[in-house]
Amino acid sequence: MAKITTREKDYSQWYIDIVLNAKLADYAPVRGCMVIRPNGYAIWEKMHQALDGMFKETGHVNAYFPLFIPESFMKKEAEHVEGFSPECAVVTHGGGKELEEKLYVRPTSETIIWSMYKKWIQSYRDLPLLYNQWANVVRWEMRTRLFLRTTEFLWQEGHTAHETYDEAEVEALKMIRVYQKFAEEYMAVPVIVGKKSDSEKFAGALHTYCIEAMMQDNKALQAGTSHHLGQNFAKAFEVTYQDRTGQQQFVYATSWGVSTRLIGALIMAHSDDQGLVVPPKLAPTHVVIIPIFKSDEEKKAVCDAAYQIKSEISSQGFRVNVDDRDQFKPGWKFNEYELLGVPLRIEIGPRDLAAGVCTLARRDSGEKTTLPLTEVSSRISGLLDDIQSGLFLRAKARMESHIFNADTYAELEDIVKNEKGFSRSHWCGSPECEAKIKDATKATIRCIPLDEPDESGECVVCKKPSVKRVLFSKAY
RNA sequence: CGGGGUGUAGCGCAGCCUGGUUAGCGCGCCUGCCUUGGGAGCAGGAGGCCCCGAGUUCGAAUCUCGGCACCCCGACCA
Repeated sequence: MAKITTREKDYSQWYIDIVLNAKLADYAPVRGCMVIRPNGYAIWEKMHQALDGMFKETGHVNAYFPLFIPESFMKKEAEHVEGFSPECAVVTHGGGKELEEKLYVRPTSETIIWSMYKKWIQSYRDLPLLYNQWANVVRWEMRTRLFLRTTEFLWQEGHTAHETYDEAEVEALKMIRVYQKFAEEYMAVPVIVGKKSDSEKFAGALHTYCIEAMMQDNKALQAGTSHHLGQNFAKAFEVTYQDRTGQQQFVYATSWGVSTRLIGALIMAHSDDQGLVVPPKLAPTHVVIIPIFKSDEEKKAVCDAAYQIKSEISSQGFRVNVDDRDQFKPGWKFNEYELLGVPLRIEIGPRDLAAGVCTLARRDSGEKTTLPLTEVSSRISGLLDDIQSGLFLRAKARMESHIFNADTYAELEDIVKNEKGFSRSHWCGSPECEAKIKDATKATIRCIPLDEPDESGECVVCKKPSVKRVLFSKAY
């Protein structure tokens, strides 16, 4: 079993060590691509399941659109094509022949979806259209990192069509709040909800909302986005509807997505130098039970007790695994399951059995306690809740203590250049001032927070008036 | 695309400078014994186009030239 590089020594290597050693993913034969292994995919399945439920609750339905997009579609929306063409994979041959029209492997599906919406939307009675799809997409990035940025990744993309600007706006905001809820309640990752500056928004959107999380190296990670696309795609694909007064109108659109990048966020938010830490709500296994024994008689007695506990806990809906393999010693298993991030571990050996107790260890704190066997099953639910909320509160406290109000350029520079955290600073709104900071410090405006009050001040760069503080940070 | 690094057993590496037995070591794997409360021990065993291609040489993992791949760090991006 390999040792994990400590965060202090090399944060980037620590992350890679966690991903590889916890068997979440592995490098694939193709540059920039990865294989998501069962341990990693199980987390994605949990995310998928929870998010899908939340989408259904908000009235969305799933559909599936093709992987291949005709080149002409990509070129219909000017900003969109400009934003994406450099990172697109293009198919030029099929069936042994050169294609008449090249096919783009989808980097996102707005164009192909809106080409279909044109067929399906005629009247205001057809609206709103609230579709989502779970799919893979390809973006030919120059530099890749497991989960955080790979050439191909899995995501979901919602694509909705509405009668009015206001309706689309409500939808875009609603979905960013769904993402916030998912990040905070399921991933236990606190986020800042905000709006992107023009230079950071999606190619083809009127504006973009996002959730930004802080990683343990104090850099920002965009964990989800929701775009108000206005009538841009409706105009490009001539999607009109007859409104309630009989007039033809262009449809308003939104799109929103989260990807397997969330797994990267999860890892970097909670894990430690022992390995992965997974919040109970997304943990593929909630509890692992390690029987400890020498003789066959001991093995039988201890395993009987272990399986008894397992059945009590599983019947409450928790996922439990008994590891009774005898080729590994208990100490080895302790380390193994800590590496894998299982939230709770129960150790039970002959001494415990004699005393009618077992030992229970928490992954989040490392704390070990002794519990009567009769009480174990009734304690699990509460403990898992405690771990879930504890992880969130710990991450939230950490984030809040690393956001600083910087009122001068020098302060901002110190914070972002030295990666001390986020700098909450006044900005006049001009792209020039934004670019100056980026050029000098590599930090960008992560977002203009939605939930923070207006406050008058002066731009840290040009001293012109500002109405609100925005967040600056280096980002993944 | 720049900078750096690596390619030898499943994984991690040594050997290369100074060419020459049967290419080694640790971990893992298989068999057996012994062990099991924080990564045990002993014995035996399996496993190699030494990244690819040319060259130099009696002889190349090792020297020369050319290629390829991957990783890390920077510029583009979710």
